[in-house]
Amino acid sequence: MKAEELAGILAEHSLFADCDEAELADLILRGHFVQYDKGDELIMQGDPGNSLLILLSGNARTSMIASNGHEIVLDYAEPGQVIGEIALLDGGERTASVTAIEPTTALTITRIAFEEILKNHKNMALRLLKVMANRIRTANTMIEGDRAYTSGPRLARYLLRLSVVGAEEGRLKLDLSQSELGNYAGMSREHINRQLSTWSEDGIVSVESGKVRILNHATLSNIANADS
Amino acid sequence: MKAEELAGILAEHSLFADCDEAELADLILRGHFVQYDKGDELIMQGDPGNSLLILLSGNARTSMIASNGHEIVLDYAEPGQVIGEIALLDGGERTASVTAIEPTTALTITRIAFEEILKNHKNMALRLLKVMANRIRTANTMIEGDRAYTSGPRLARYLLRLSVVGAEEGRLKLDLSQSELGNYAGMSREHINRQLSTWSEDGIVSVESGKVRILNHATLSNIANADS
DNA sequence: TACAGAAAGTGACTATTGTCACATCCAAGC
DNA sequence: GCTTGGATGTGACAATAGTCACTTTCTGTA
Repeated sequence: MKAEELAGILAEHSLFADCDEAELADLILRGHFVQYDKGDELIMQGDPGNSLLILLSGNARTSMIASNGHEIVLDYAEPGQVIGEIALLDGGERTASVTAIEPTTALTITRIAFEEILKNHKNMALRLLKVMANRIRTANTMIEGDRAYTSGPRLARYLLRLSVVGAEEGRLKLDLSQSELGNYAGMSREHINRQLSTWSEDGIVSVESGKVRILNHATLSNIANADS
Repeated sequence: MKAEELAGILAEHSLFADCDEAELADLILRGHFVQYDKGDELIMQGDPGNSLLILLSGNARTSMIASNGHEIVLDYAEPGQVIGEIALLDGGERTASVTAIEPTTALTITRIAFEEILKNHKNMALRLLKVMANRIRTANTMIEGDRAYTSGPRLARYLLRLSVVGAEEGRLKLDLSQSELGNYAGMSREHINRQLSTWSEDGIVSVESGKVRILNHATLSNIANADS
């Protein structure tokens, strides 16, 4: 792999976008290129966390199984995103699994390699701090949503989170099934279905051949911030 | 303030416990000592985040007001804890307020001072990364609790989180009122009250003069991991 | 000691969501 | 074209927790 390629991937969505050439080269040199099929686990809950991944292509779901068996989807990761830094940093177990939801490639960086990189490039630590600050904000937003909002506004928020900014025709980044959406937004598949049907009647979204599209972005945003 | 004092405070609960003397001295030199009365806000939601705090004494509540007015308590901070690093790092707004719940003192460090410290002491960045890893784990645990558990197990978890490890007679770190407990655990005051009454009858906790104590730690732990 | 205001206890009712049980639909492959 | 499994649509019902409206009990203070 070449530095420019990596730069291209990181440029779009990553807080590592401003890496200089030496940093990119070092990441490639010390990193390990890995491929995954759909359904493969990039990270397994409960494992010791001795490496970090940078997603290069494809898409992956971060989810955890609670001790009572419930599955909770924490996030979906796009190319450019860093994964698995938490356990690497604090030396603890992996608290969540990361599963490829399509064919996926990633750059794996071991703890030792990572420490070298941190040592050689001072800006890397700061960059990673920003990545993590971002993650905490996302997590807090999720808590806020779970605590303060009823199912409607909450689903609206998750749909908006999945929406592409300059989206042609309100298409979503990922075409999740209703059960997957349910796991993501923390509500039952049936409830998702009913909510989407209602919004579909009101012309706020469309649900065709299993794919949700946002027709009325503004109204959905209003719902996402509604009082109840 | 002397370096040894700061070292003493950090030693107990902080991931900054292993700072060497030069680091401590630098923190004190560049930091700014501030005192707060009960009820004062150390950090205000919506403000720009240009500083970071290290709590030295007292206790503070981190909480956010959702756009629909709901108050959500994210955490309680003990001496030694770092506060406000997120907005400092990513340059965004403060997403939560931090309010002193008793007379409190803290060391404020501005962005510029913080950057100096990071530059001079290489280990600081790594330490902060660990602090943040820890925060993400806590947040994920909170999400897990909200999503996967009903009110009983959830309250059990928060009580355990408030419990002191080598506690004499199951006393909690903070004697929160039932409404405050409600905000923390995400359930109504009335529901908290009923749940505590039930557990009190079963001898799992005691509720005397407004103070909750954990009588049967083992059973409460079981409840915290119950299937429903 | 009396009083005020906050915190806690409690019953009745409501509401939101999950669960269960099916019927249907659709897309892919034989 | 058929078949089959997964994804969807929907009605009926149950359950958990919130809300409301009080009463009662503390706690600190004048």
